[in-house]
Amino acid sequence: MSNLGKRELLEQEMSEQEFLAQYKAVDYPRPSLTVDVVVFTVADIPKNNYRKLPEKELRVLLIKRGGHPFKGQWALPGGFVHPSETVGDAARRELLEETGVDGGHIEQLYTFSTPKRDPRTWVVSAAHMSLIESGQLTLKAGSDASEVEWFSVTAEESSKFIRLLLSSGDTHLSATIGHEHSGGEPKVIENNGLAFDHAKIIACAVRRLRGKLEYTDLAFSLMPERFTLTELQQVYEAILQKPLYKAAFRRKVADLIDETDEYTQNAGHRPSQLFSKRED
Amino acid sequence: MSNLGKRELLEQEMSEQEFLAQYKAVDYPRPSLTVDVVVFTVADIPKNNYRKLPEKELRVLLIKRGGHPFKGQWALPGGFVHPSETVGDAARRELLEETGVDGGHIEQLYTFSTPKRDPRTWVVSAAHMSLIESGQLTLKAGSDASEVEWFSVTAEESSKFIRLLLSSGDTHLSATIGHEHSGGEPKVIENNGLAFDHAKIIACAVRRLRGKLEYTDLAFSLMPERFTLTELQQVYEAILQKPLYKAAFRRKVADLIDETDEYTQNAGHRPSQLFSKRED
DNA sequence: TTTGTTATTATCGTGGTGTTAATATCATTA
DNA sequence: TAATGATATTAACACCACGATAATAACAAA
Repeated sequence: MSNLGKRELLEQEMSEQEFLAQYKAVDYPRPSLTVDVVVFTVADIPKNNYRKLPEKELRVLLIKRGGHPFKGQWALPGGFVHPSETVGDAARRELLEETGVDGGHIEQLYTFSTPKRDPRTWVVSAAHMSLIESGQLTLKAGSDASEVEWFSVTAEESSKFIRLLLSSGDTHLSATIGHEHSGGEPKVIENNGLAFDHAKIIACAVRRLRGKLEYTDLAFSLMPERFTLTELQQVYEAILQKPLYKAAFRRKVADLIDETDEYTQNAGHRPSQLFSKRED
Repeated sequence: MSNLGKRELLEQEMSEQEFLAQYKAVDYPRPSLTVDVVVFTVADIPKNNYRKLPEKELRVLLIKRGGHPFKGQWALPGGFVHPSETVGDAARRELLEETGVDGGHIEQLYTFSTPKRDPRTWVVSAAHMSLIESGQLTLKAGSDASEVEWFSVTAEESSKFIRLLLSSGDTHLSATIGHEHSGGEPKVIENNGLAFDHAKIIACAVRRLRGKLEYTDLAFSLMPERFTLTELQQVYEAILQKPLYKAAFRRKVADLIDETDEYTQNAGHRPSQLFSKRED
């Protein structure tokens, strides 16, 4: 940095054009660059119902790894970034390729770069968060249908643990990833048995989602075109993991929504008015 | 992805140990990975004073580029990431190497990856933000003292422009970077003449700083050990670019600070009580 | 002692929020 | 037809945070 080599001396008299023409790839070591995508949705819990209405829960999409390393363990969808795309582009592409999930909100989260986070080689990953509405996803499974699964998330703040509940199809199994057992409370183990540092990434995403929920309109990425205020409130409650007061909640979201002249049908009780996200 | 090659078939029967032993570097193209650091401080404006007290302004640290590309233009401090460190480590190291600035708060901002952002080759940069107190910095200039400079920032929200005012030493020149002219209002040109996409990065940093100022204790990274409430308020006003009400401000920061039994001296008016950041 | 200047705190109105409770509207059933 | 069960919607009220202004305190200098 202090000694000027022959090349640096030459640079002094070159124009930028000339410099770029003679420039060769840098001699610094380069990492592999990947993206990992934390896909969230909020879906109804298939209740073991007495007649209670279905509440909702926050879910994250995972893929079972077919190859080494971490073979057979669950991991976030993701893959290598191409030179012709941004990391955001790569996140969208990988998501579509690996899970069939298209569109929806997607945003960059944080870049994970701990040296040994991938046992193979130097891999840096730009983590992303994606939100999609649970109604319009059909997991058309790029490789194998049984390899892609939704998991219920209940993450405690400021914890390196995430509690993941296997939520497969209609049955709602209670299990810790990689350590399934018969019913009861799930035993939480380090990383939940997730591949790489993906448990840490999910925790980061949950924190971000909770934070932005309160001062953005992020929640509407999880809603259909038309929705009731109760449904909207249930989405907030599922993410924040706490009950909210009806009246206060309605006041708070009042200027984010527009009312329609449609109502729910055949409910056995007073029908709910349908609302839509306010565009402005 | 669908065709299983010989190598993939072999993987099926290998243990993870065996796999890692035979693993060779991936065949995907790899980007160069850099960090760029937006260093903020808040310092007194050397007023052309009638007897007005010095107000404060937000400043960012820039380095004049000695080599191609963007030779002679101003740029953020930064450099290549090593395989043995995280991007955060690299940000701290480069900051110390290039500007002599040590310590202070530092956090990751956003990763910029637009394919042609560097004219040489594929370079992805993890942008960071750093906050330091203006009192304890001595820019001991890694290379050349005149190459490192503080610039006053006044960034309008949601604009791709940043207005930078050259704030050099005692004199407060009014100029747009790369397009200096004699006094008056600075003419704002695209990117302010900054290298690469660094204007965009600075805008991103200012947005983040303003946002987190209101719900974190980030401001104290810009304060000395002991400070008056007026000084603290001036820091907030300089960053948010708007006046705040005294009483309301004091109520808001009341539970972030501890009072001391010290006061300012020889002021010609009622002395101010000194406060410190509350640790808990 | 008066004046100029800044620090600190009191006060008051307003608006948002937590909380409870009343009212509305449907399907179902006696 | 009227009562019941269930959920939706909104009214009402207390309380607290905040915007905004004004009063008081403490120092140096004239």
